[in-house]
Amino acid sequence: MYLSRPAEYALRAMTYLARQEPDKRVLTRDLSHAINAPAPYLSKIMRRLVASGILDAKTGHHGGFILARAPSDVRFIDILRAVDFEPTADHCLFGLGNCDAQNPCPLHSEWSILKGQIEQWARSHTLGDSLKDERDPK
Amino acid sequence: MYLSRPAEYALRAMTYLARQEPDKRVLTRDLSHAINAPAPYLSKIMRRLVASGILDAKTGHHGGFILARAPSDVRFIDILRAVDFEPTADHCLFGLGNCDAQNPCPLHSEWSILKGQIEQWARSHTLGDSLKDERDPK
DNA sequence: ATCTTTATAGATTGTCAAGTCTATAGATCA
DNA sequence: TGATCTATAGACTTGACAATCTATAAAGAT
Repeated sequence: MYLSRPAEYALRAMTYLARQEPDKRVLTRDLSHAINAPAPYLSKIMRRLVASGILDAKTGHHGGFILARAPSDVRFIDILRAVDFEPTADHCLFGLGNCDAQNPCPLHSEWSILKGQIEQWARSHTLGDSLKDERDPK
Repeated sequence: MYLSRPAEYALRAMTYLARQEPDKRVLTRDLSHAINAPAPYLSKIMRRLVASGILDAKTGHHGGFILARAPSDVRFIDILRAVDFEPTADHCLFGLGNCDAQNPCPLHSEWSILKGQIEQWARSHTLGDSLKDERDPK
């Protein structure tokens, strides 16, 4: 049970950006060092965040990345969805194609309980919440 | 956010075994068909479940696998731990080696909330609960 | 005893996500 | 306008994990 690499890097990057001074843009290179992720790979992930509208990118001098919205307005689920993870997707734990509430597999209801909790967590927490943890990542 | 293949196959296999008649042993071959997992690979996963004590294996004629305990006495966490997943492990989402409650990374407290919920789910649900979902997997 | 059945063991191969590389486009500065 | 800086795009490579293969060991059946 874990996050994919892209999901993890995306959460780290966005959290780091949330802690910058207002209007401060951050370069891929610096982000890469700060959150310990390979720069070219991170760059691909950043593109997806930009495409989803929660991140703003600018090329050229004084370019870089900056959050497109206030931290308290960026939910974790927005970040996860921008990458690859869809908590609402109903992947059947039993590997059945046609597993749903009407036609549940033997693990359906137990798994749904957990999925619901995960989704609720991702919906109700924002980057703003992460500002409370004081440590400065280096 | 997902389970590893071994974890998923282990949950499926154990759930399937929980639905058998008492004293009925199931062969790797049959299990493999029933839960849609490649037999030789599944076999390796079964070994780990046997090693952890929640599953019993017998070779030779009328051999096969059977649960070592009553379904209601096998928690999901027992299955997940037997394979590879340790919900209590404190993997830092920020990739910091020394991240803990005393020295939290910027995602520490948010992530801890979710991890706690996942662990609680895995501790409080058993194979017995899965018997309530009626569908017979085939 | 020997044969058949079945799990165990671990070396080998395949596959896909993770990570790298090369080129292009956009923006600012001088 | 040209030079430089920085993101974008996507082809290519790598490595870890998933899956297979080739034995061996254990247990019951005849």
